[in-house]
Amino acid sequence: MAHDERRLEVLRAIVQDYVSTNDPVGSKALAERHDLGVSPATIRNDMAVLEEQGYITQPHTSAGRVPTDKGYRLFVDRLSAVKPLSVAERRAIERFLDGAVDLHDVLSRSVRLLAQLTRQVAVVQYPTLSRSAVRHLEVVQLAAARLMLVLITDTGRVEQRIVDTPVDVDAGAVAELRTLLNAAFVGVKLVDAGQKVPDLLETAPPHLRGLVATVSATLLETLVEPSEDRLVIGGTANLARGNALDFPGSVRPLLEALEEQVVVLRLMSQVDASTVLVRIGEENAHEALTGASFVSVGYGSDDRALGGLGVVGPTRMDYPMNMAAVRAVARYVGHLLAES
Amino acid sequence: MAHDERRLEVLRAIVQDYVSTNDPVGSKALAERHDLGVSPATIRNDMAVLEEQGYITQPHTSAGRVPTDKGYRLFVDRLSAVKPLSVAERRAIERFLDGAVDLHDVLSRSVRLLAQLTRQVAVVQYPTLSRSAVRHLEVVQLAAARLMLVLITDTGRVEQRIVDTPVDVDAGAVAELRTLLNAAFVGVKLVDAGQKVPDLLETAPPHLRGLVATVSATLLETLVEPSEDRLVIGGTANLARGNALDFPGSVRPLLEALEEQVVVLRLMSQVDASTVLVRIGEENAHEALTGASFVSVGYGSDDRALGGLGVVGPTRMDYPMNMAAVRAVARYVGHLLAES
DNA sequence: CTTGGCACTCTGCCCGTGCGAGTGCCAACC
DNA sequence: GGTTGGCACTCGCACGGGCAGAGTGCCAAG
Repeated sequence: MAHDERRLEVLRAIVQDYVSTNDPVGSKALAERHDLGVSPATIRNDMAVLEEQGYITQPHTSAGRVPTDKGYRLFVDRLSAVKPLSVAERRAIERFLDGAVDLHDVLSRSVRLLAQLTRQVAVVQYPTLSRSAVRHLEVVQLAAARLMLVLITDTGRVEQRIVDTPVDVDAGAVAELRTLLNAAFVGVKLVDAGQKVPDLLETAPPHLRGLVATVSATLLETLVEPSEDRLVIGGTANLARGNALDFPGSVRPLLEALEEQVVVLRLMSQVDASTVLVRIGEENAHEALTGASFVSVGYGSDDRALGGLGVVGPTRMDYPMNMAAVRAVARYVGHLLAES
Repeated sequence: MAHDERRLEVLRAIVQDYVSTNDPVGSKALAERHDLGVSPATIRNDMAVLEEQGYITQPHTSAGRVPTDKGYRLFVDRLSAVKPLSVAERRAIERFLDGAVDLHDVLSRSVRLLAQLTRQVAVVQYPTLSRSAVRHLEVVQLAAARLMLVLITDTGRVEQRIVDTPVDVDAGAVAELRTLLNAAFVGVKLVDAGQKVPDLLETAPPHLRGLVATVSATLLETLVEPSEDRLVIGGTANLARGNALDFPGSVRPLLEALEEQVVVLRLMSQVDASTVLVRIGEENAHEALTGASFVSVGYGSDDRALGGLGVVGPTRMDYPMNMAAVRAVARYVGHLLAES
């Protein structure tokens, strides 16, 4: 059993060396840089076993070994300790995020911060609408038969929609409508908003029923369906760094996938606020993300993740560092959003 | 004088060939592909003159010629006709942008569209706040002494700020405040909002003066200063295409500059809605944009540009096409924003 | 002023070679 | 049985010479 343990130690050493040097690592170099207490020859034997088990591979016959996705997976799951951030880093987070003036500001600062901290591409999701609650609904009349509906959520998101009404509306009706809508929806989570509509229709004075129905329909249709989630992306410049080796073909498909947003949003949908989710290379089950790893976590209070944030980089990344950074930023963002 | 004309024709041919093939173009190829009516030898003579005048250059002895920034400039100013978009392209624009549901949707669709149309990086600026007018101001009470101020502009921008008040406020006061603010500011351009404040303070009932002063201060401070202009960027994947030749070093500094936004915003500040602005290579006077050209135009009605949009790409780009695309999209965005 | 001819200059590419890194295997050792 | 040093072997890669092609500048003739 002692062998097994040392073999894992060898794997850890390989991952660490490869991440920091970007060169396939050989048995001799390993023996020199880590005191594993055994000779290169022994390490070679261990490496042969690790390779057979699929944790490492060699790019070509006489080169050092490189971790496989499976190897990174084992490393992340069992071999890496969460590396706490330095005081300076924590302070940088605070300095960077304090003074944010609204939601968009918080998120765009976060994404910049995360990109800078990790030197990877950073991704931050807007608070999911469906999990947010209504703070206020505003109705603004644009024309006789055209209203603008403004939804303000407790997470600070503001969404607006134009509603064309079947008949002209007068100012009094607008005011009434506003009161009705707020009475019905304030404090209600958007995901539950649909259930309130029948009630609302019933209590509405008859002359407003039609209007309320039209407006509610727009509200539900466009705001409750989860499609409209948004992303802020930053640090793409980091892809143009050591890339040649990191991403086999080019960074193009990756950039395209990021801009597409859908792919990332799907990954994001799986996060919760308590554990950092790491998806490595092929695990992402998306062609463009092969060769890339995605480290993410939810932000918000523990009981409900408002949204997710994370970083995307080459599988050859410093997982403990990225996990720590992602978690720290998520915590801070969660606090900021909770108190505003 | 006939010589001069033909020389310009040669320059145009060089630009066109170089843009489409990405290879330095030689005299023989030129003679074959364009019927200039003269032999390669004559073209060589013209080329020698063009080179002496600084319009073209050769990467190394015995390679073809490549246009310089100055050469592109001449091409753009005098040698290129605006290439009208095809019907299919116009239709694509409509199809792509119709159905946009709010401002952000319009802009993010535009940026995607522009990136796709031009195969360059696209940049769209949010309507400048200072040039927008107030459509509605909303006051939402978050806590006894904390208000949220929501500004909705006639361009569809929605901005929010938290205001901490010196004393507790009751619901009645909030309603009064809302009425007062709207009466004072609706229809007023933000840039002129400052002038309305004295009036407002005077007409406000005494018990609200303090509140109004605090709120107005925040409004002016955070919303009127032009710093808070925002950009939407898309199509960065296009930088990772033929890049190796297009951008000498790497695309990294360019990506960084784009993310920084400041550089682009400064360039954007110079656009108006009537003419397409083209800045070529060194003209951008910014290190990261050396080797890049920036094609931009303002959108909005002719008399006031609400913001700008454009594309960034290698100096070796199809200027007529990009100029046409940028202008067409700007027109359409202008219409969309005007009617909502 | 234009044109064909010609010598010249470079770059890019192919290819063979040598070097170094790293491995796998084996026999000896603890 | 696991560990170790020795050793032959395999590749990839960097280096350098040689060759072909593209393009030029110049010149003399039309």
